[in-house]
Amino acid sequence: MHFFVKDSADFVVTPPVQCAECHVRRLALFKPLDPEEVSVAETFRSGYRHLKAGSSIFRQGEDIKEVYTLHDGWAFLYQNLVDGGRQILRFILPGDFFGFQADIGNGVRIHSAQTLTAASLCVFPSSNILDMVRDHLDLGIRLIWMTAHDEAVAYEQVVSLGRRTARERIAYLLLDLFHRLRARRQNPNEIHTVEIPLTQELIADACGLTQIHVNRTLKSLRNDRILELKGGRLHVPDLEVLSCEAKQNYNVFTKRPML
Amino acid sequence: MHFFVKDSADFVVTPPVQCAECHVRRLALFKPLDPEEVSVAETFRSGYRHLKAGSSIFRQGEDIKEVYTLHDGWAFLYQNLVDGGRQILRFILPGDFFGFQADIGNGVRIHSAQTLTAASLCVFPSSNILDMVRDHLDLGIRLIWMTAHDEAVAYEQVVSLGRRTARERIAYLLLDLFHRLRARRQNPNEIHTVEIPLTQELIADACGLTQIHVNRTLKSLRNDRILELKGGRLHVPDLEVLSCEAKQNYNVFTKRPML
DNA sequence: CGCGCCGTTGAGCCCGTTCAAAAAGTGTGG
DNA sequence: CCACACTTTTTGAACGGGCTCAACGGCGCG
Repeated sequence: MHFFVKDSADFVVTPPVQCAECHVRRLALFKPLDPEEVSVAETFRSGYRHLKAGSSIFRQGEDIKEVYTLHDGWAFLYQNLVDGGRQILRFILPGDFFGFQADIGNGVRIHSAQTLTAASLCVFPSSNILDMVRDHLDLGIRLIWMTAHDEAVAYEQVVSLGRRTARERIAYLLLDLFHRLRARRQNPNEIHTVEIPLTQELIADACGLTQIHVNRTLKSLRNDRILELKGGRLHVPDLEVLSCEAKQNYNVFTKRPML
Repeated sequence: MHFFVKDSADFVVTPPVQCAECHVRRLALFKPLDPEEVSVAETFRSGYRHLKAGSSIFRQGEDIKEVYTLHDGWAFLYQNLVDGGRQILRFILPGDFFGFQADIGNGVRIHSAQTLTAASLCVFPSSNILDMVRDHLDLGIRLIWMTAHDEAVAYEQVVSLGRRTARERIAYLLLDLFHRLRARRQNPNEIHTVEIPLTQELIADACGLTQIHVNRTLKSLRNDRILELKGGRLHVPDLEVLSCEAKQNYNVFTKRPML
């Protein structure tokens, strides 16, 4: 593996993909728009970018009035600490909408975002997002829905970091990514292996651990035949076993609490 | 202190307060509505409840199609774990809007909510919240804003639990509550003491620690003259010192990142 | 071949936990 | 007003999960 290049903001602009034939649209903010409304997305979109692995999308403190949909590749949201530490807040997969934050108008970023692999993304101006909501109510409601969903996901991570052991946190993170990746495939049920381009350091920064302890914990999970993470591939023999290991609170299929 | 009574769902319904003269409206979902639109809130509201300390508002797994504004008292959002543990997700203060979650229509709760002191709250049916958004676009936009804000707060807690020490977590939590409480007063600047009805166990469950270690950490913070928490009162001699101790990432006044 | 990034392993330490028990408040009833 | 029950706070002692520091091996790339 060797996913990163030097942190750089340069990018290439290419002729936009047509929204109507976009392969991630079924997951995105603009999901179930009728054909004529898809053009709304297209006219609203202000750009399309290819980024190298490890490029910065935006940084804490920058004033960038844009929101994004990831089209290809991986990215992540994070925050840097005064002591040099880093906390990863969310991994972003193709189709995910991100970069939307409370302070509309004042675009000063609270978080940073960076690509993890080579990636491409659709760019929308956030300044007139309220106009868009006004004109297309369905989009507004979907925006509410998505933000509330992200909040619930964030709270799940709070539970992880606050009350779960290293083993459980890592199991939970990988289980979550496994589900999200599998949902993007055609025949989700027979899949036991997915591509996950995470280094142990990234897992550590997401789980609030050190890279070394992530290493030892992964070894222990491997010895117990619960999961195997090697060369960018995650293999999960039995999902039930992993779910149990992760002590998850609600079933990700039924979206219902398990208590 | 002795805030809790047995967990019970019984409550008293009283004649509703008039929204127009509600003392927390400036903080709430219905904040800057012009007078005629305030009646919208009133007609939309389906109830007003007084709850004893320690009452359940809703529980994980229950199917309750309501959202709330806390009118008086304290409450908190939490999640129970399979092993009996508890993680507090958010403390709710007067004026705070809560109970809104991604799955509109399917109201099965992912989290639980409980009053911490005697409290009263306004109840709104969540089933037709989408109708409300449709008819009153400003409310919809404010709902988006609030949900995005809550997400940012949740992420801040992720950073706390993932990358901060016990001392920093507790300092951060109390600093946050201090600011939120102070903002509800008339002359916020001269205030150095606020009422905080938290037990050490509640702080522990919010910070991902044990009650015993919270006790020792509070003692150490007291010895260092950073804060004093006794008999339900939090005294902060110097806000700057506490902010520094909390290693906060963005200034809560300017709402800008500090890096 | 050498350099840089990533993964692996070992030894020792420390922050926070667990277990245990006593002290200090708080509310209730006699 | 005191006795009593119960909750909350405080303190001690010992354990352990995860961290720090340090070194080495593997792999891709220039």
